[in-house]
Amino acid sequence: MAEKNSVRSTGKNTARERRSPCPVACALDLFGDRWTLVIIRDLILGKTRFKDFVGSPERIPTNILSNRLERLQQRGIIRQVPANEGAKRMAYELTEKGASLRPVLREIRDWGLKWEEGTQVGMD
Amino acid sequence: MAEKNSVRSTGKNTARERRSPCPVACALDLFGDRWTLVIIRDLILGKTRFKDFVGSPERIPTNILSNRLERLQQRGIIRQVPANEGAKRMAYELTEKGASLRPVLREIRDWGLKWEEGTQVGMD
DNA sequence: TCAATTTAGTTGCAAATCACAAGTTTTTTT
DNA sequence: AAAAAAACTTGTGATTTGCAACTAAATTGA
Repeated sequence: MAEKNSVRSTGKNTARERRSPCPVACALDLFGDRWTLVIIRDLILGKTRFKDFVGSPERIPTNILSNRLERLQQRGIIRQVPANEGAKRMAYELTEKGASLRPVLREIRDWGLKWEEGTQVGMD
Repeated sequence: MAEKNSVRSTGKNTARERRSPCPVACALDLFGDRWTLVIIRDLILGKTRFKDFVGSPERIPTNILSNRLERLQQRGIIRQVPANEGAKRMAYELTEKGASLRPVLREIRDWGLKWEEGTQVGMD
């Protein structure tokens, strides 16, 4: 098993196990990696299912996706709900805490659009 | 040598070697890790020297710091200038491109302050 | 119905990165 | 000139990443 008992726990993130009390450092302990905010982006764009995230143009590896979805759930950023009424498959959706990352994503998107040549929104 | 010839190049980031044309994914290829935005935060707070970054409460490892400073320089986020007039030691400062990450940092900070209990600004 | 397909993962493994400690070199201070 | 500080580099083990293959459950459709 590749992802268990890591020093960077996937769980609660209490004040005692943080690098510092800085809100930036603390936020980065949650989403400071190459994939987490890509998933949040997809959720904001309305994607809800495992296959949707896998289908995004960045081609996230499925083990990474599983790992991140679990962490995001444990940290209260997303929750699972039945995909269709009565179905057993689950969909993921943002909690209020997760949805409030929207301004962060907007600023990152705007920065990328302005400074990184050839980037563009949509079309996936 | 630990940091050379990586698949995730420290260099130019052309459209051809990107994961996707998404501005978010592209931005994360630059600062999607646990440390880069901590350094940017320090620069915004007025820190300029290697020792300043090392002295921050998160205790960044010096090899990581070297690696990130080099990447940020190559990507045009920071530049080096003489620390004092006529001195040989260099200080780091944000370029315009780097300074325009300020809104990103502000949103991350605000999100952390609102949602991550026990976080606080300043006092480092 | 029930075989085929889709979905949602898990597992194994090699390569890359991270983090810690220690050592080195250059610059500045005294 | 000697000592201290600053800015890195190197070595090493632990962790994480990314790829490919595999599995099991749910859904579809003939």
